[in-house]
Amino acid sequence: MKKYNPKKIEKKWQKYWESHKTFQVKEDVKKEKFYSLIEFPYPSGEGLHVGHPRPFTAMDVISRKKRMEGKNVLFPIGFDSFGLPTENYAIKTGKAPAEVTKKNIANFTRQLKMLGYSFDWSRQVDTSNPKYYKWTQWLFLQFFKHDLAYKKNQPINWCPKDKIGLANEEVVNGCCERCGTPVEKRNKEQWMLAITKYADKLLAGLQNVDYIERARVQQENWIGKSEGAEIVFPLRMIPGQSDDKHSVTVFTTRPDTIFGATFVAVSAELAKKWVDVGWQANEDIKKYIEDILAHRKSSREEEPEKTGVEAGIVAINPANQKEIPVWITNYVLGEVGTGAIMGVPADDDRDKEFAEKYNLPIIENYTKAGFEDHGKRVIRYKLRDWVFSRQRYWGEPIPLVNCVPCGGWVPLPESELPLELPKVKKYQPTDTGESPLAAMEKWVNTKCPQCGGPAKRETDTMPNWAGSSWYFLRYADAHNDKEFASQEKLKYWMPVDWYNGGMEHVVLHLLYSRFWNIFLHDIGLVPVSEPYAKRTAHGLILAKGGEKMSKSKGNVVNPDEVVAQYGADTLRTYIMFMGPFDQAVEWDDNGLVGVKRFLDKVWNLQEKVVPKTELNLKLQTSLHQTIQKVGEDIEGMRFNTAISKMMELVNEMSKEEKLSADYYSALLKILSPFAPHMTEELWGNLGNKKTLVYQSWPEYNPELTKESTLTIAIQINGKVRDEIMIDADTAEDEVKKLALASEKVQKWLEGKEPKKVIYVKGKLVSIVI
RNA sequence: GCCCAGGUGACGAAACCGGUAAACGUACUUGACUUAAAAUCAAGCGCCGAAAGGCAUGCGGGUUCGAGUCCCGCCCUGGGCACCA
Repeated sequence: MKKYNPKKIEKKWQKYWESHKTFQVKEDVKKEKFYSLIEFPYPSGEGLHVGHPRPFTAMDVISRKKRMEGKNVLFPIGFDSFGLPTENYAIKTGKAPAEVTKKNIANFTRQLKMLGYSFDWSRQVDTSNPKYYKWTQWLFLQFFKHDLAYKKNQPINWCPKDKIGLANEEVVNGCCERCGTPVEKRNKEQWMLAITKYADKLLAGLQNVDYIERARVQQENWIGKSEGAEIVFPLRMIPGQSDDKHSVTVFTTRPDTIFGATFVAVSAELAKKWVDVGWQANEDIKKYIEDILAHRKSSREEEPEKTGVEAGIVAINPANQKEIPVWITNYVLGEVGTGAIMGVPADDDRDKEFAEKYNLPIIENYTKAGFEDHGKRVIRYKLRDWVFSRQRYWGEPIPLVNCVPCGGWVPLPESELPLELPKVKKYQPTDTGESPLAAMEKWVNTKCPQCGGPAKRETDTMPNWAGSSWYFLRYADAHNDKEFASQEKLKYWMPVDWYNGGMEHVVLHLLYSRFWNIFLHDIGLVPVSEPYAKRTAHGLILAKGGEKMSKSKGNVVNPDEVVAQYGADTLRTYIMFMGPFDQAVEWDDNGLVGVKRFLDKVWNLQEKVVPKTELNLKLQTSLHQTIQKVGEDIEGMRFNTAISKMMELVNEMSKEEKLSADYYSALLKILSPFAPHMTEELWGNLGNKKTLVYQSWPEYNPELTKESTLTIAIQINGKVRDEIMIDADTAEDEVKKLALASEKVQKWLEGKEPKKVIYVKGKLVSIVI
């Protein structure tokens, strides 16, 4: 027998699968489809690190099992290749991003093939390829034509380091999500996608899909629906003078507390508006307003102490006509709700803190009101429209031109798509906030496709979220140059049956791509409303010491090295064995050893294989238990326990002199999703001519998973004192009798009668003294 | 502050409905094989104790014949949201 040599075997089978097109799928209405999806990687210059294979291997295991269960499995791969790191690299080195991307994709492809993933490579997509982004542009124009894309001058989040505008979703604690630099507010014209118009659909759709709860909750929080009332408080701008012109509208989720309101608090932003339309505030108040507004812009890290000034305005509580003062405060925010609240110190901690500081009255006991009487019921969302333009080079050009005679923005006709990125000399973005494309006069100045007159191109590009917002649709029909994907193929493959990805993409990518899909469904271009039937998430693989792996810390484990030393099958199986799939785990080189030993044992077992052995009842039970557990555990993503059960089985098999070929075959089948190369080789060694990939998944017999002899523990007052062996079908009375007869039990009883004897079937006897 | 995970040997972890806590793997100890090492195989491996036995799943209570698992009150770690009215 040859020694297990992963290097040779793995290359051999990778070639076999490629030349036999083993994993290429075609639409086949006679077969039930299964669409499994991973988040396609960004092809960075560093290549794969050992964290990537966790989700990839998991979905590969699932895909391989589904194939063996007879499903027509689509398991595609592609590259999300637009993005800042490549552009920054281009700025540093002067190399064209398209060339760098090509090189990086080649390296990623090599590494992914090295790991033996069962991707259908024929459907590979690349978001920075004009053949792909032609359709990203085309889809953007659908938003534009349905008035869901609009340009707006507004303060945006500006990262001074990356020199780029950010979507709200990309700002974390007031800092750039990517580089951690505090963001500034800048006024800029930006393309926006009106995702807020889909807030209710995005929220409602979550009820019809099977998402891991953390993901669902995070999406719900982000959409942030709150139901409440808008209540109008009439104002007297000058106390004592009647005034029927002025009022302030407050938003509250607790309109029932209106009788407890002792003041009205307004934001500095709203107060500023009042000043702008002629409110005669004194200088101190004006200065206070300016101070708050200036301070808001700069720091956001800590919650400042609550401050306020009395405005000298009286508000009238519409519920009881009581006069209460109006305060201008820093703890009410202009962009939230109506920018004004009613202060109810008895029911709101923040109002209470404020009232105590400024000695405002607190009404402890008051009648809770009915809400219909005092306000208009409204529903608010935290969700804001999506800032969809970036002032950078390496992204999809926005296919619009500005034509003054035609009255503004004119879309390019489909025949002019793709609007390709021109080659530029300098990739450096500018401090003025314009993309490098703006400097290319030849490209910028063009003809209006509508009137033929001179017009200017949009020079901003799309955010890196654009391409990933619909890639799962393209996989259904990756090479179609007439449509983004044919209806027929979308109907066959959609929705994605199982999508696994990182928690970090749950608010951004998942929300955006659901938005695109729901919109496309609404206009009749996609057959299903929700793109993903099921969404799971993996935990991170951390470096030793619990830190994230990063190039700068020098703690990145490269899969190339692991594969060179142990082979891909060992790496795959170890990554699945490390710990619970949804939790973070620390990488440990030592752990690879145990898995390698396990695979060696499986390899060595082939020596013991004979066509048929006598029935070995114990081994039969173990085999059926293992088949059951591995199948169930894969479905539940409990890969670690699936593997440990197979280890137990293999340990048992290793103790036998001879091993029946059908037992060994069953083992190879259930192990094959984890260690596909080695099991293919062993399967061939058994004399089989066809690939293991499409062999049927073994079935277990529930009757045969039951043990014939059981060990029963005997507890006395809750403590285990003895155990007895019984036949599985022993009657309850008999078991109790046997238990009481035990020598140790007799000793503990000291001749007394037990108060109570409880038998838990197949587990234990509990005796109470 | 609110929401969601989680806390178990030296380490990664199991224990699915309340039923023998620590399966599986690593590390370690001893032995076999070997001139030797590696590899492999065998035995051991929570803590205290000579043993009988006692103590053990972050801490303190409770329910139960029986609690890692359920209930009450805390502490710690990770993630999300956050003056959101």
